[in-house]
Amino acid sequence: MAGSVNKVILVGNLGKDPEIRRTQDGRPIANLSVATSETWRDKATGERKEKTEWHRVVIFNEGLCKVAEQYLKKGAKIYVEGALQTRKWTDQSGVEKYSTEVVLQGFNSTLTMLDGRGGGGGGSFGEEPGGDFGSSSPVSSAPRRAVAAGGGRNSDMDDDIPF
Amino acid sequence: MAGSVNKVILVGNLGKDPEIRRTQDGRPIANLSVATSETWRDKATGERKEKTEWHRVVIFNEGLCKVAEQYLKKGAKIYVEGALQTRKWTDQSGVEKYSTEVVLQGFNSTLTMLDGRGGGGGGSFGEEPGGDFGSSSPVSSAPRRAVAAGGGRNSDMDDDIPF
Amino acid sequence: MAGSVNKVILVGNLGKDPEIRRTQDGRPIANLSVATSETWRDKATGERKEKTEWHRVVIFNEGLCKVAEQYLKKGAKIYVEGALQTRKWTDQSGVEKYSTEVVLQGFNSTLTMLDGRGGGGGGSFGEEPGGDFGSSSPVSSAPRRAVAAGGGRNSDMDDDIPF
Amino acid sequence: MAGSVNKVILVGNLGKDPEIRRTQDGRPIANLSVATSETWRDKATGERKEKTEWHRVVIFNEGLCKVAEQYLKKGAKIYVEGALQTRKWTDQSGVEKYSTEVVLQGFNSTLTMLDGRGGGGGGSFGEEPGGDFGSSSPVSSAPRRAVAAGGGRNSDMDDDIPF
DNA sequence: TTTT
DNA sequence: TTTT
Repeated sequence: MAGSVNKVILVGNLGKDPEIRRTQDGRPIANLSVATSETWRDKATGERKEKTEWHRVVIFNEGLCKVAEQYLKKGAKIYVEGALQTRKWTDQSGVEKYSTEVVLQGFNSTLTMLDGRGGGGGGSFGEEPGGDFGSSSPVSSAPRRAVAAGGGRNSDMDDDIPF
Repeated sequence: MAGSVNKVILVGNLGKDPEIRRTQDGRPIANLSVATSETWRDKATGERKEKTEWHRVVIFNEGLCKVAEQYLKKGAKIYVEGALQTRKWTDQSGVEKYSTEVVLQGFNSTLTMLDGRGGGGGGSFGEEPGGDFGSSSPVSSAPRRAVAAGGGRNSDMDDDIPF
Repeated sequence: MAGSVNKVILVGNLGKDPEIRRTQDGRPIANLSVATSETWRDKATGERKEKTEWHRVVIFNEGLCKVAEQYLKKGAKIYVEGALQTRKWTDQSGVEKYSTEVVLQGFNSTLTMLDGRGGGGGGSFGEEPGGDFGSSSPVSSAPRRAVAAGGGRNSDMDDDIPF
Repeated sequence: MAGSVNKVILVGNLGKDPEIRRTQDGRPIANLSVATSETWRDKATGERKEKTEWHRVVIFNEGLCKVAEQYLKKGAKIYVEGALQTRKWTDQSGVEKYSTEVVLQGFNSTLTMLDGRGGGGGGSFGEEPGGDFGSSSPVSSAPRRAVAAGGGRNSDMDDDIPF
C-alpha cells in the first residue's frame, strides 16, 4: 500500500551498553534497550506510581551503529526515531515467537544523544545522503540539511534571540 | 524515570473491521489491525518490491472506542498516535508470549479518519479534558484546543490563503 | 547546540496547486499551502466551530519537488514531515518581516500522498541515500529501507501475521 | 476540514527564563524561547558549521504554565509537543505582522524536562483528563495514562523483560 | 487482513 | 537493565 507512515519516537535511557554484532558480510547491527516510563499519582490512594516500558531498538544504519558503539553507554539518555517492525523467529524448542522492534534503517531514522555521558555532550545523527559517517570526525561530520540557507544567522544563544 | 517520551505515529489502512469487546466493568476496548507498507525498486533486478507491516492497535479510551465502532471499517485509512506497550501473556500450552501493541489511552492519543468510508468524510478525535464524547454528536463534539485565539480567521479554503 | 530535534508533522489539504520555481543554478523549489483544521462544539452555545490554520511548506529536496509537481493538486490530502525554519526578509517598503515555514530538505523529510487525486493513488516519498529520484519512474523508484536486510527476517506478509 | 494533523516536536534548550504573563481573567500564559541547532561539516572546506533556529513556544495550558514557571530556567533542555499557529498583529507603526508559534494548549500537548537543571531532574507533563496540576505536588501529580488499566496486564518491570 |  |  502506498500512502502510509510508520514512525516511532522515543526519549529514554539505555538499560545497558549497546550490543554490536556483525552480519556475515560485515555490516554492523546495534541493539539498544531503551526504557521509557510513566509516573502518576493514584487517584484513590494518593500513592506515587511508576511504570517502565522497555523498547528493543535495532540499528542497521552503519553510521548510527558507529555512533552507538562509540558514544552510548548504559544510562545514556537518547532520542530515537525509527519504524516499528515485527519479526518472527523460532526458539530452540521449535516454538514460534514474535518480536517487535524499533528499527533504525534508511532515510528517516534518527539517533540523538541528550546528555553528555561518555564524554562530549549531546550530538545528533541521521542518515546522510552520501553514505556513512566520516571516520575522522564521527560526531560532527553529519552533513545534515544543506543549511546554507538563511545566511547571516547568528547562533550565539545569549544575545541573538529574536523574541 | 521521568523525562521520557513513548510515541508511535501510524498512517495506514485497517485490515478488518474493528473488534470491540468490554471489560468486566463495562468499559469498551477496541482492537484494530493497521497495515503500513513500504515500496521500493530493487537496485539489482529493477523489480518493484513491497513489504507490509501489521500493527496491533488497542484503544482503551472510551470516546475513541465509540469512534472506532461507529465509523471505522475494513479498508479505512487512519492516522493514529499512541504509545508502545509490550504485554506478556501465557498461551493455552503454558508458553509465555509477548505482544507489542500501540496503545491509545490517556491524554496524548489521537485517532483521525483520513478518508470518507463508512459515510461522512474524515474526522479527528483525541482525548478531551473532561471525559468521553457526548453521546448526542460523537463525531464533532470533541472540544479540542480552545480555539478562541486568533479571532477573525476565515476558514474558507479558496479565498483566504495568506500566502 | 547538539542534541536537538526540530520536527513538524502535518496532515492536511493543499489550498492550491504547488508552485514550482527554480534557483539560479537550476534547482527546483516547491511551495505548498497546506491547511489543517480543528473542529469543536462550543460548550456554551453548542455551536459547531471550525478553525483553519495555513502552513507554508517549502520543498528543497529535488525528488520531492518532482513529486509535488507531478502528483499534487489543489485539494490533495498529504502527510508532510519537515523542520521549522524562520526566515527574515525585507519587503518593498523596506520593512523587515519574518516568515516561518515548514522546510523539507535533507534526510529527515517526508511527503506522502494520502488520496488518489491527480491520478494514481497515494504514494510515499522520502530523501533517498544516493541522490534524487530516478527520472524513469519517479513514483516508485524510491529505494527506501533496504527491507530485505536483517538476515533471517521474513517479509512474507500473507501467512504469518500474529493477529 | 476534518482529518488533519498539526504537530510540532522540539527538543532544544531555553534561551532565557520563561516569561509568564496573565490574561485579564487571570489565566497564565508562558512564553519560551527554544533553540534547536544543526551542525554539519562543510563538504568543500571541511569547516564545522552550525545553524541555530529559534522557536517561540506559547503555553496556554495552566498546568504546563506552572511547570514552566517553577522548573524551567535558561539553558534547560526540554521536549515540547504542540501545534503550529500563525497569529496576525499590528505593530506600533500600524504595520501588519505575522508571528508563527508553537502552541501548547489542549489535549495533545506535552512538555518534558530532559535535564535536572533548576533542581529536581527531568519530569514529564501533559494535559491531564480532569483539570490542572494539583498544587501540592506539581511535578509528580500528573495522572497520565491510567496505567493500571487493561486488565490482566503485568506491569512488573524487573523480572520479565524479553530482552 | 488493508491499500496501491 | 535505565532514570527520577
